[in-house]
Amino acid sequence: MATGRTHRPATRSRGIPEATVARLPLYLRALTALSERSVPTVSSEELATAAGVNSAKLRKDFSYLGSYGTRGVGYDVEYLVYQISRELGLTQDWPVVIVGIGNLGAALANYGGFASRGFRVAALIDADPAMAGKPVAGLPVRHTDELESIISDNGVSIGVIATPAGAAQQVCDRLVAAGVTSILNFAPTVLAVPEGVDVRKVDLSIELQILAFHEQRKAGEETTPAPAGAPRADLAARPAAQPRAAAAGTSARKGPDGEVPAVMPA
Amino acid sequence: MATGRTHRPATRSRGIPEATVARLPLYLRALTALSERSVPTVSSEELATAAGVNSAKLRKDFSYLGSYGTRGVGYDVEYLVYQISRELGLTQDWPVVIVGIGNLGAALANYGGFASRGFRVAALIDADPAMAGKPVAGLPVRHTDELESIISDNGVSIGVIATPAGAAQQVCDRLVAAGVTSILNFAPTVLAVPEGVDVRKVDLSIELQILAFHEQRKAGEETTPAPAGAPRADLAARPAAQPRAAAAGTSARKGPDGEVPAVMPA
DNA sequence: CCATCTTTGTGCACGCGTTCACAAAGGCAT
DNA sequence: ATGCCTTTGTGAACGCGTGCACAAAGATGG
Repeated sequence: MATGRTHRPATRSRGIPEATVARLPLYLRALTALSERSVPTVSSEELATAAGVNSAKLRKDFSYLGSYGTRGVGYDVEYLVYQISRELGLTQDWPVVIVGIGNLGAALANYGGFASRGFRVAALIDADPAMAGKPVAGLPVRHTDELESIISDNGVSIGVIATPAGAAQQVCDRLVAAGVTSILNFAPTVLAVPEGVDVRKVDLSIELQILAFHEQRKAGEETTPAPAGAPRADLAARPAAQPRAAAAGTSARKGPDGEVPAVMPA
Repeated sequence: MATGRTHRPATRSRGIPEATVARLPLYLRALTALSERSVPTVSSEELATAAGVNSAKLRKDFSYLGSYGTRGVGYDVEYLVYQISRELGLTQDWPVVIVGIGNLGAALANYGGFASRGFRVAALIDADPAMAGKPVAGLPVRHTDELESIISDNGVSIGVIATPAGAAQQVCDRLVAAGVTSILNFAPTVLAVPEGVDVRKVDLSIELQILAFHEQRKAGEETTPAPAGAPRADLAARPAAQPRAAAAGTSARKGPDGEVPAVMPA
């Protein structure tokens, strides 16, 4: 998972569970693909496979939206595309601004997945004066000074932050002050925002770290004949005082806990 | 959430809950920042604030790793950095390959957050022969033909897919066949992988769609219940199926451009 | 050594999300 | 119509994750 909501305890918007909302775009993508192949109807089983989820979950998700299927037949693809799009708010146009036009910001600006889903890049903003006016993805980069006017002039309510971590909070504050109420944050920082502002974050390195955890575990399993179930065996082996924390550098020695085998994939 | 695991029902690795694992990188980031400021110890309350979570949750998360704190004092920053790094498998070096060197792939290659966390970009791979040899982020782009040899030569077990959606599954298959067992997928597709291979996905447009949902809801709450709608022509048309979808269109919404005319499915 | 104060570690309860399993609903053939 | 077959929609059970609240543990000062 590259993201998660910050604050706000899952308000259960209109009775639609947060987990379901997060899957709707997935269904929409699968349905769009079917639509392009002119498939008229689809069963929950087929669609679930295409979306990579379980069919019971899919049916329950759809049941929160209404009874849009036909028993014995399935779901009408076009109709469902429309209903989900409407529910997600994609039947209207959302102008967004991208702040921080470095490598990532430029990639986002060029990303085709936005425009095709009702998101329109209203402006690209960067703090570097040297960037100002330079065309990226067909749009001239604007300077940060213009941030407030761009937002109010275009009625932007969604902002994307792709700046370095150090600048993110400041940019966030200005976006919020100018009227933005939803923020997609790519900077590796926790953003503080007032009540009523939604923040979602995408941290590329966090995803890799989670993969590394599982990868390490996989490697450890095949090289260690140790029994699988050894819950909390390491509790007693912990040193009482804080030892000198060995530098977590490249030395892949095992930790102070003698029990845990050092996992070294050959 | 920008991501989620594909298949595999949360194996509860070594008794550490998946949700906890997903937060460890967050703690690590906050701790690293403290470490750089030479802060010796930190309380669960302080660290929780810095990481953007609740302190009880943080303490419970740490309790899965062991008793690494000192009551009445808090946690030793350096020690905790080491313990979490070790748990995540970051005390060793993970060579990764990035496949698909378009805008996003190049951005990823330049992203500093990888190298600083034990991830080393072993190679950049692209299918376009014109890209071959061109330096990106200091590395020459290699052609897809070399994929298998690069992976086995470098012992790569983690692959990043940043190709167009159409090529993703094929690339994935080749990565897996060559020995990769963890994949970070940026392509907007569901990848099918054999048992034992982990896939995490990051979909930029999905995040925006989730934000749009909440944004629409926020807008609908503050304005009068006018069934506002959608200036998107491509979705306005609705197939004449299911005539009894009674539950449709009770939501009110207001676009960022102000009130918008109602477009109800006829 | 003892009292006090701080902060951890966790037992417990609650709520959300997932999954199972099946009755109800509709299509279709006869 | 009637009966069979397919697939939806959902009630109910279960498990995971979260947050509360507090006892235990250790530091600190007298």
